[in-house]
Amino acid sequence: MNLPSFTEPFVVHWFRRDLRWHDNRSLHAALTSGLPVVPLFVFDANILKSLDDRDDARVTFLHQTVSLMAREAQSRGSGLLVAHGTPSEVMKRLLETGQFRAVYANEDYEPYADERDGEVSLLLGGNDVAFHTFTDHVVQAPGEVVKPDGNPYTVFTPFSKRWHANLKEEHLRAAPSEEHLDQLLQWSAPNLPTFKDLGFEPSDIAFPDAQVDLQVVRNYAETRDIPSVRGTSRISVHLRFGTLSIREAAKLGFKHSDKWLTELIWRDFYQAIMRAFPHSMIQAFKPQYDRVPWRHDDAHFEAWKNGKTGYPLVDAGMRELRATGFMHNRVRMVVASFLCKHLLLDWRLGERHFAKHLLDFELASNVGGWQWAAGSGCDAAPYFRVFNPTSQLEKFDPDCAYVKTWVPEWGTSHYPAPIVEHKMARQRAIDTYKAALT
DNA sequence: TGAGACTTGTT
DNA sequence: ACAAGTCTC
Repeated sequence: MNLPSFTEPFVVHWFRRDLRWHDNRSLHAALTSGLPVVPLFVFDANILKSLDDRDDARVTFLHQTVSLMAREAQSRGSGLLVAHGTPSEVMKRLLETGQFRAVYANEDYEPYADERDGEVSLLLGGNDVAFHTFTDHVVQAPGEVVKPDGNPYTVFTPFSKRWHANLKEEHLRAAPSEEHLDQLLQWSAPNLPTFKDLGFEPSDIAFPDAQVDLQVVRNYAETRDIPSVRGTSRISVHLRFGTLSIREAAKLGFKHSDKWLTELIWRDFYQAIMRAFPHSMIQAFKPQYDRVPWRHDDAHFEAWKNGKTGYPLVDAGMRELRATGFMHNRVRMVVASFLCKHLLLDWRLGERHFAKHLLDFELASNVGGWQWAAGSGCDAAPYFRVFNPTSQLEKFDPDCAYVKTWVPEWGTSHYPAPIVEHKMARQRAIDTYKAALT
């Protein structure tokens, strides 16, 4: 990374999952700190190397977004510093400038992020550079919504009640970072790394835009469970990368839809669970569920991944995921239940498949959803609750519009027969779980 | 944000 | 015959 020589002291705002100039807590604090701000984004080599696909769509989204942000910075006589490397390497390079005074960043609650920020904080602290962090990715941070004795909630409903009781005006107050962009350092930043520099190729998967459709919010309670209807927000990818502010999304909920708001509270809940119980990202939240003897069946796992289970709603969902990087939430529950219960395959296999393909992949919510489906999570579906993929279809896609979109050969001789028979599979799951848990 | 067997009450 | 409630896994 070639940096110009800096002639005056500066602070850094480090963009991570908050890729926007407006209503950004850390950016606002940096811009009002009194020192000029160098905005920074790091293509984290540690994360990039863990991705399997060279055309991973999330990398494309990040690249497009930071390119756009770099142009906006440039139009203000400033520049976005886009680095490629490990965060510690990048920070070391900034320390060499001799003018680096502080880093401002928004909190990130993933186990990897915690480790990364700990390392960076230690490095900076040893060089008298401060590391300031802010709550921005959630409405109420992990640790804010806790039981009266200070312990974290593990059940959603009491968490949700407390979330409301605990909510203060400042949780939703905008941080008007966009009004202070004249405090960005006036400089010319190095060119962005190209896809090739990063070792990636652009993907042609389309992304939904960050605009919320108000009609969708107003009708959310009625249409959100119907996968053939555009009844859900499609903002998940923007909440993941921070291209949309969680406070704006939550305010829409307060104004137009309780159900919408509740989904955002689920998001806060799972972030809090991840922070309080980081081991549950890998192990069953309820340890006894790690005793369930998951089957090993590559043929069934492949059929599930490829949308060839012979259950049309499951297959439609799995194919939507592959084709678009998205799956309707109702269908996520159905395919997850099918993998864990009907196929008795380890929830972690499904969780990793989603992690690889979902544009909106968010570790806490993904693991939370999967452990809920597997029965192993906090506040999870009881083990004997087995979604019937046929009745789910009748309930939520009665005219089969969704299924016909993604499984055009359904009903013809080319459509596979069910890979497991529902009644047998259901009983097998209940019996297996019961034996493992008692 | 289950499923199925069984009960009770209604026609 | 069937809707609606209840209990169990």
